Amino acid sequence: MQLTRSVKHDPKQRLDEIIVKLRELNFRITPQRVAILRIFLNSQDHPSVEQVYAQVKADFPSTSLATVYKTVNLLKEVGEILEISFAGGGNRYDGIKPYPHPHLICTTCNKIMDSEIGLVDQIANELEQTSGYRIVSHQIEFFGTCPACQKK
Amino acid sequence: MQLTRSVKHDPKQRLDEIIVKLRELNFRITPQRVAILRIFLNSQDHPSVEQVYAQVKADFPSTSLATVYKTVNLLKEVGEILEISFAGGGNRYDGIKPYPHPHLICTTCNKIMDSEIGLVDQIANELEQTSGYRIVSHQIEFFGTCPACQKK
DNA sequence: TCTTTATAGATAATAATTGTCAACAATCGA
DNA sequence: TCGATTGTTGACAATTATTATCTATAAAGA
Ligand SMILES: [Mn+2]
Ligand SMILES: [Mn+2]
Ligand SMILES: [Zn+2]
Ligand SMILES: [Zn+2]
Repeated sequence: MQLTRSVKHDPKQRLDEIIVKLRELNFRITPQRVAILRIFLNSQDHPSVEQVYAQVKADFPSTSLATVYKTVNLLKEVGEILEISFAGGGNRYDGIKPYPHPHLICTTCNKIMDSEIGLVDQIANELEQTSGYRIVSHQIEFFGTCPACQKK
Repeated sequence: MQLTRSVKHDPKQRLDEIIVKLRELNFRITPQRVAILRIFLNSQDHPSVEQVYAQVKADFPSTSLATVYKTVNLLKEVGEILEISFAGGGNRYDGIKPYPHPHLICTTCNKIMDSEIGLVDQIANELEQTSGYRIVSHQIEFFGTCPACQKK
């Protein structure tokens, strides 16, 4: 069960690839979709829908929040962004590493960091053996205080 | 960073202990609270607020949903139930093991199983070293199909 | 360019949860 | 045990995040 895969992140190349993919799936390439996709591909900080909405409106003032939600769902369904959901506030998204991976979340400033843990696939394998579940995904989050917030 | 602790689960004893604790914190011991607490202490299946509501109404028909939510929040705050939240539907709760621990979630029947992974504390320690975060909690969920649902 | 039809934007609807407040009842002290 | 105090309940309004609906529009292919 290989849940993760390594992807060298090149926003421009991925934008092109995803556009081709969407076209193949008979989705239309609208300026709104491209703008939202660009924002995801260039955000290191796991933005929320509201944050994407604010950004896209800067370039494209007529965009509606519903369109952002619809595009987010579309990109989720085609596997090009990862949804991170947890208690307290809305979901966050990762457009750079769209496959399941662990996160470190600062409960003070809400910053979300990627964290590499090599053991995840082994753990998933073990769990499959011992539990009989067929594991297809995971969500692993560690909560705490980031270095910056500790200095206060 | 010892996030987990082992607790031998004895519903009756824990009920008494929690009641003493709540009284010490100047919370009143109402029949509704005791009823809700009993349900949590005797549920192996990580019930939702709605499920607890349905159960408590069987014995106590006048109970309101708001009271269930308030009691859930109270028990969360005093650390006697664990909240499990993920995309798709409401939160689920564990009143038997109220400390962070990994779960296996069936995306077909929504069953949630506890899963023991010894490595969690080591991973948390490693992450603290490499990231500088001070980790205080975690949420680890594996999604897949349970054995029963695979047979269909 | 023309036609088809998926999509955008406006807005209503929904789901989950939280806030408000008056009547009530758990607790404690006399 | 009684009575005063004040935290809690239950009804319901409000909020937050998200999804559904619908019509004008515009992307894509002929
Ligand atoms: Mn990430
Ligand atoms: Mn559990
Ligand atoms: Zn922080
Ligand atoms: Zn199942």
